[in-house]
Amino acid sequence: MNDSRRAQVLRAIVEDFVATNEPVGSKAIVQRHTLGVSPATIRNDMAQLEAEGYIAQPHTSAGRIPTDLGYRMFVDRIDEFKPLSQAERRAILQLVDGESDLDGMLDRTVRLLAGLTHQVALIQYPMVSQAKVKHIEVVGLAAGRVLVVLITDAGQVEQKIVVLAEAVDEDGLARIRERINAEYAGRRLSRIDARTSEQTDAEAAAGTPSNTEATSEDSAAGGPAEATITRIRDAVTDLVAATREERIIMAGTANLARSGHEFGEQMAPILEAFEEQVVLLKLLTSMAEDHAEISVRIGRENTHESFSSTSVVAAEYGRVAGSSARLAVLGPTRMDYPTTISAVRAVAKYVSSALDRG
Amino acid sequence: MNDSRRAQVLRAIVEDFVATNEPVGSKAIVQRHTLGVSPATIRNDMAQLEAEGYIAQPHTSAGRIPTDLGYRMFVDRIDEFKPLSQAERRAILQLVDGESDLDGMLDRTVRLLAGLTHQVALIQYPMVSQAKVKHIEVVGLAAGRVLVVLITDAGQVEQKIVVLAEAVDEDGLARIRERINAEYAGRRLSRIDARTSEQTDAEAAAGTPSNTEATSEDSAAGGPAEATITRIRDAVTDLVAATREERIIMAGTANLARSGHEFGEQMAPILEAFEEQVVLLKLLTSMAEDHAEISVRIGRENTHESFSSTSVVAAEYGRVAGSSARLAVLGPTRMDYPTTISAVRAVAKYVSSALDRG
DNA sequence: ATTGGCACTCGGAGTGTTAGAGTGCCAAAT
DNA sequence: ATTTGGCACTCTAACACTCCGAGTGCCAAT
Repeated sequence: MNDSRRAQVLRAIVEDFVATNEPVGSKAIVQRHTLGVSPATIRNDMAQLEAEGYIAQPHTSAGRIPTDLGYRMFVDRIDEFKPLSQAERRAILQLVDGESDLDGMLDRTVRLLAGLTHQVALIQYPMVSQAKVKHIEVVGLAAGRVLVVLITDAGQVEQKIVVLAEAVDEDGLARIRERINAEYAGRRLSRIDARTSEQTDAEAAAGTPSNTEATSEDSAAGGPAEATITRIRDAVTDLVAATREERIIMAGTANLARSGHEFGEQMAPILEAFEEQVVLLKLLTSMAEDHAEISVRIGRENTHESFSSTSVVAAEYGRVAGSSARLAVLGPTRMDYPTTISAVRAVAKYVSSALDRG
Repeated sequence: MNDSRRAQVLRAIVEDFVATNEPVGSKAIVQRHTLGVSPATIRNDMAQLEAEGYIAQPHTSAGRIPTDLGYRMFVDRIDEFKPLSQAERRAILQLVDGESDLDGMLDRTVRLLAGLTHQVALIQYPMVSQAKVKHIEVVGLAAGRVLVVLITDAGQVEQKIVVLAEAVDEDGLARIRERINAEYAGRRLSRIDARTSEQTDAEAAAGTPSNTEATSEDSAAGGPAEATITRIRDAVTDLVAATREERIIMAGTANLARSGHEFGEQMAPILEAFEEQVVLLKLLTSMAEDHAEISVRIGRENTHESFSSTSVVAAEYGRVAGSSARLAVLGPTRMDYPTTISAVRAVAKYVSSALDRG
């Protein structure tokens, strides 16, 4: 039996089904694809493809549609990715040119990707674990409430309100600021973890002489009490953690509804999953483990039940390896993989270079 | 003719239709609602209600369904709001107890509201137009790139990356920081607008003698060039604008899909509108003009075409009047108004008091 | 003003029929 | 050994038709 022709048949089925959304029969294949054989031959091939689990028929007298496995085979054998159109390239370049505020940039990227693919696009905040603490600002708000702002040399900013036991005046704040910055500025984020503050707690509890002796007087004189410093250290720790906490922006949910008849009833769980960032993060993280330039999850390959009839195409972006920031496109299993993949790849590439520059 | 009975009939139709999602006929009404009259009488009333535009029939031989106008009448005449269940009250109180980080609080609130109503919930960031500039931090990143961070006394933080024409060292940054803070600190956000920087631009273009003479030397000596200051002033202006820019958080989109058969094909435009914050902001803003505790927009009362078969229930929340922050629930026209309204009202009330405390 | 009665309308559900798309298999052809 | 034409078979989707019942509107009677 002709092995390569069977592959061609599978490809034809996938392509036609993606294009028409209708089961494709033997006759249709010979017509639309210049394959030099008769329908009967195709039928034989199809019978075998079906036996192997690559295709299935909805009813006895209908054409075949690809199974998840069929799509998988198709994707793995894609040889040439559909190149982007001129207009699409221009759109991407324009994106890169825009003013490079990180948030804004990611926002535009994800919208662009959704637009290019007509699917739902996700983008994960780039992780900058190499970043160092640039500056910590401590600002008094109402009495007893201060705002702690962490600024990294990668331009991330995280803030948090801390409620103190004592009121601290401007001088006190200045002293705190100085002390905290002396302690943290220049340190790698990755080297600041929960232990820091616990240690401090321990020290305080043990009554480390050097500082605690002055505590109450400091407080009375407007200087910071040790408890206050501890609170703020805790806050910094939290902020560092928040820096690591990964966030996802998405766009194009409406596209899901447009091609949403594929899903029928199943749309609600998908939207639910979208609201749980955790689910999406897990998804992206698990895909990161593929260590491929582009990784694709098809239908039930997604462990999460809600995504059992969707596919996800993800790529890594950002500077070096190890930074696990990813962007992805999610759509119905019946999606145009070549186009989607090349769009994801292109956007990832351009965004990476834009980030490198910035 | 009995006027009050007609109102009862309308109410019955709305209630039954909301409950069953099927057109309701005269017979069904007399059965389900203990009204002391015969179906024929109801029919007469219904004929008149239809003539007045409150109800309509999908087909000749079907029952009646309420029109937008019918719902409107119903809503306007709601006398007693369905009180919340004990469990619901508890959920709300628990919400208020949680750690009071503003972002987290809003997030929890909007989720809660979506859960209570089984609809889509929106919440607008509270506007603090009275806020003053507390501090402006200028941090150097890579050469020629600085991060400008605006901190208000209400605890808002906005940041922006600015690309400068010159490299500025730490001393220069300190000087800039001092100068910018001297200029802006303590000022009301509302008193800082685009004119500030335009003026400066104009001055610079006209070559105001006092400063421009020193420009190049400053730069050479590590001091800030006037152009640099101007750039940073612009950034501050932008940040202030960003402060005013209102944001919306939403939750419960999945609920839309659940009861989504009401919409059929129309779901995509709704989701699209959701992605455009502007649309939602306009919606809330226009509803703010009702100056009612609770305002309701039914079907085509929403000017935006995409929302022509949805209703929105909105309430103001936050401290005093004038602060136009709102929260809202959006769902199909055929929604349980009494329940929704009382949920919105209750959540608004509790959130307000929580904000007052914090 | 209300009511029972009655004729009328019409949508939806059920049934039967048909056309056609598609299949599987077999025997002949290459 | 593979390919092919032919043929019988199986379903589904579409259409036509019928029929029931829910619901209405109107009218005459109360």
